[in-house]
Amino acid sequence: MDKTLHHPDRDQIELAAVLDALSDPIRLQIVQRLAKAGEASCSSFLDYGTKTNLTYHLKRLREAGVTRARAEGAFRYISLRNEDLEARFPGVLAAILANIQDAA
Amino acid sequence: MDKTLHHPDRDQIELAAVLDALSDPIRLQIVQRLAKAGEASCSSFLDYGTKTNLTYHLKRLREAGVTRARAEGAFRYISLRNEDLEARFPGVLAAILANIQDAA
DNA sequence: GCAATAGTTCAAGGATTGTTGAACTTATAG
DNA sequence: CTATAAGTTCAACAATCCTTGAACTATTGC
Repeated sequence: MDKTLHHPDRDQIELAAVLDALSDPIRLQIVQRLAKAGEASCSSFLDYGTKTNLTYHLKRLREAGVTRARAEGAFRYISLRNEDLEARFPGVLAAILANIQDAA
Repeated sequence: MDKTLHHPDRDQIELAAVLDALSDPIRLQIVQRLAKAGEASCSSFLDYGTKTNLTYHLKRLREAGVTRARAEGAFRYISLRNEDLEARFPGVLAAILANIQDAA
């Protein structure tokens, strides 16, 4: 496994990419849960899809700069890049988070 | 031509669809210009793409509930559904508009 | 060591996206 | 009526997206 997964720098995060990452219902649910839980392992999202599918969606979120992945042993802990996003695109994530409807 | 183009009702507008509509650089530029100009004809966006291509992007914006199209003679005037979006997803459009960088 | 768990990579497939040119409809101008 | 301009529809195409199962790597526990 790559020791350092690819995360874009704060100032390389692009608005269109962030919105694209958040344009999928599954990824919106993931982000909503992260907003509540703060940090969560990949497998805690298994109710949203298969393992492979989650790897895919979590990768899209990460590469868009929406989330960060931290490796700890066999686990990956995912969290929102809240401060980075707020610094780069003030208000955007907060407004979206406030409007994700629960479940689907 | 259809007298009434399809526009979703305010409460049928979905967050994921709005974000998807705004996840394309061309459509972001269109929306930015609409925010400044208030109302504009299709052809006023010709510097962003071909006629056919604009029909495509404007349709995506309209069907997502982001814009409204009003026919007047041979023209179509496009505008943002500002109040509808603010009522449905408070703060979202405003935050995004405030963060679209000019040009590309 | 061996087995189990966490997660990724690969390859495949169908669905959607973005783009274009040609042909079309509708409306205005002369 | 004829010509022109505003937009749309259609058909095609390459590219990307989402989903899956099988095979893989890496870590933990016994």
